[in-house]
Amino acid sequence: MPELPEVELTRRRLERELAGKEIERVESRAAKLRLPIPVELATVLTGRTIRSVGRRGKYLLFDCEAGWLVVHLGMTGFLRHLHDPSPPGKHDHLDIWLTDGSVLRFHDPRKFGTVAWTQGDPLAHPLLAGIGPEPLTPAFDGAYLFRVSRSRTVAVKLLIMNAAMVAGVGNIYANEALFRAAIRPDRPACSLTQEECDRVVHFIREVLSESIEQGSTYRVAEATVAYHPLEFAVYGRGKGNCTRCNGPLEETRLGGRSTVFCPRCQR
DNA sequence: AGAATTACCTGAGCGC
DNA sequence: TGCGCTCAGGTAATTC
Repeated sequence: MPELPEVELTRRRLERELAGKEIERVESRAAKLRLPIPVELATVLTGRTIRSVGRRGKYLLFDCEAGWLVVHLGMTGFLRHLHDPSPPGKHDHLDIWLTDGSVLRFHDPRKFGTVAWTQGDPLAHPLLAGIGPEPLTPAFDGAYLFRVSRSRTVAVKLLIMNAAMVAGVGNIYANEALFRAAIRPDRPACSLTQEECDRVVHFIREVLSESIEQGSTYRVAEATVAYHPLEFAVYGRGKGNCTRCNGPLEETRLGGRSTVFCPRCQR
């Protein structure tokens, strides 16, 4: 399940491998993922050069001269750049062939991913227009979180997972950041003090940047970046004990999502 | 406006 | 072995 660090590592890898390459043809084998795959994709992409690969939240943005290819990996999606591609297998939904014979292949068993096409400013696309500040930029700070949380009774974990509040914080890192910040995930967002908002922001930034740094040096065969190089303190340890106080962790659900925290350390 | 809920999708894991 | 069930979860859409 790609979260922001995995998407950023994918961006860096693809930027390095694809920038300047020309698209020869496009083969789409699915009509839709979570949303329909644009029917005009082959027409608009053929003959175009990929100039750069950007990112907004968990969306990848491919500058293709005539417009932008927008890709979200969803839960199970990944993009591989293959120099000697085998025939497409099950769940290989999209192949973008380059003139050097390599292929950019989108694979997504659960079809939660998204492929879109837009001309003009990609940030104005409906999927991206309402997204909040990037968590690793100065625009996301404690003052901001304090301000936007004042009228919110929703659990703080759900607030920081809301892309309109801050981009790209998914379930895993929301759990981890709140553990490090020593804040209970079910606290009403409006109950947080300024100092607590400072802490939440600080640790969101810390877990994300740590994961990016560790992931950039953690590789497996064929230059594939493995997911989740970080060892998690709470995520996936619902039946275990706190790494800090050794007390039993508590597992609950918020917004239908698995939530793990230490009731002693997190207040 | 904000909160709560649901739909989308398929592989893995489990009990029987 | 295989059936049926539950779970995983990002985001848009829908309802209240």
